[in-house]
Order: sequence, then structure tokens, then C-alpha cells
Amino acid sequence: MRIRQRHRWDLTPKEAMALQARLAAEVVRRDDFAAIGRVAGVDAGFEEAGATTRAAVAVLAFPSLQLETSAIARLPTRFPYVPGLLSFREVPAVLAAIEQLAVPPDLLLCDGQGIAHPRRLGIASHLGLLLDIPAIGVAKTRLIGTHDAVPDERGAWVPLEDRGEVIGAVLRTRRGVKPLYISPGHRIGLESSVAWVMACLTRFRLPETTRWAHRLASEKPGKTTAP
DNA sequence: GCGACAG
DNA sequence: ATCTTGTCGC
Repeated sequence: MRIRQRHRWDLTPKEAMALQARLAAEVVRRDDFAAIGRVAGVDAGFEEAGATTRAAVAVLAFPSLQLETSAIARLPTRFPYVPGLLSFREVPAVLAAIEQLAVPPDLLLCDGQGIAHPRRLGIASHLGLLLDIPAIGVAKTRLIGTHDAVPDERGAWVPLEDRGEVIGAVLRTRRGVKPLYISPGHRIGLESSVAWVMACLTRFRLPETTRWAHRLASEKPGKTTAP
């Protein structure tokens, strides 16, 4: 799919923060999509001690959750990891990977936060906005916000709050494991976000989309089901 | 000034 | 994220 460049990427951390504040106003926090038959997972890994960013997108058919297609892109890393500015480090490579897809996915599950972010523009919101595709943030740990204890029952969740606003959900995807931090990215509400993440789970802590994307972005090459 | 801090 | 072996538990 072709992607329209909406802004530059060679920004200073200060400029990046200002841009986030502007883009956040455009994020749609309610369901805005029709039938979803293809769900994609996106993630990034690093090679050569961080000099190269390797992004991957894995497209799964829904509801079968069978891998339909995937794409990988490698780009020179040009932004440091700064809490709150993760998208400026990973999104360029992710866009390069998604650009290789013939058909755009109907829903994106991103590694990281959606609106559960200081300026309400985590990587899932930023990516969803740039592609104009519904997106959900699926993070393994917390960036901001407070919450109560999560019942140790698969599917149980409690609201994640910040400054008097509910910005996400802390979801137990499996008994006995650390919960996931789910937050709307773009064009989807909180309850739906939780429901879609649950719908992409099988027997593991992470949804299949995320597992595939992470594998493609970080697994050492040369590994194959050899006899 | 002192912690917290997605990947 | 990444550097890395064995080990505890279902």
C-alpha cells in the first residue's frame, strides 16, 4: 500500500513532543470500522548494536488467526530511545514494512501504548493516525497511569487512569502471568480494544499478531524447520 | 531536587 | 530493545 508522508522525521526531541501534542487532537477514540477480516501485528527489533532497525508486520486472517502474509524492512536507526518518544524511533521502519503490503490490514495491534501516553499519542495512535487504520496499543509494561490489582482470571481487567481520565485497561490474558497494558490507538474504543485483543489470543500471554511480528522482527536469521 | 520511564 | 545459561514450574 502507498503511504502519504504527513510530516518529517528528522526532529529534535523537543520538536517531536510538540508534534505529538498536535497529532493527538486528531486521534479518534471510538469504534470507526466495518468488517475486520485481516488483523496485523507490528513490531521492531534492532541489529548491529542498534544501528539498524528491523521492523516487521504480520498479517493474520481473522478469526482463524492463520498467518496470511508478512513483510520486513531494515532502516538505519536515527532516533534514540526516549520514554514517550518511542514512535519516532520505530515508526519509520514500520511504515517501510507496511508499505510492502499489497492490501492494507483492517486492524493493527502495536507493541507499545496507544493513548496511554503523556500526550495521548503512543506508537499505536501515531501509526494508526498516519495510516488511517484502526489500531490498538498492546504493551507488556506500563508507561504512565495508575490502577488497582487485576484479578488473576483470564479476561479480567481494570481501568488504567491518568489525570482523572481512563486511558487504557490492564488485562490478564492468562492466569499466573503479568497483565498486558491495552489502550486505544486510533478509531477504536477501550472496550472494543480489550475485546479484540482477547479475540487474537490462543494459549499464550501475548496475542498471535504480536507473537508473529516479534518473531519476524527479532529472531536471528538462519533458523528454519530443518530436518 | 528526587524518582519514573512503552521498546 | 539487547547482552546471555541454566533453571524452576506446569
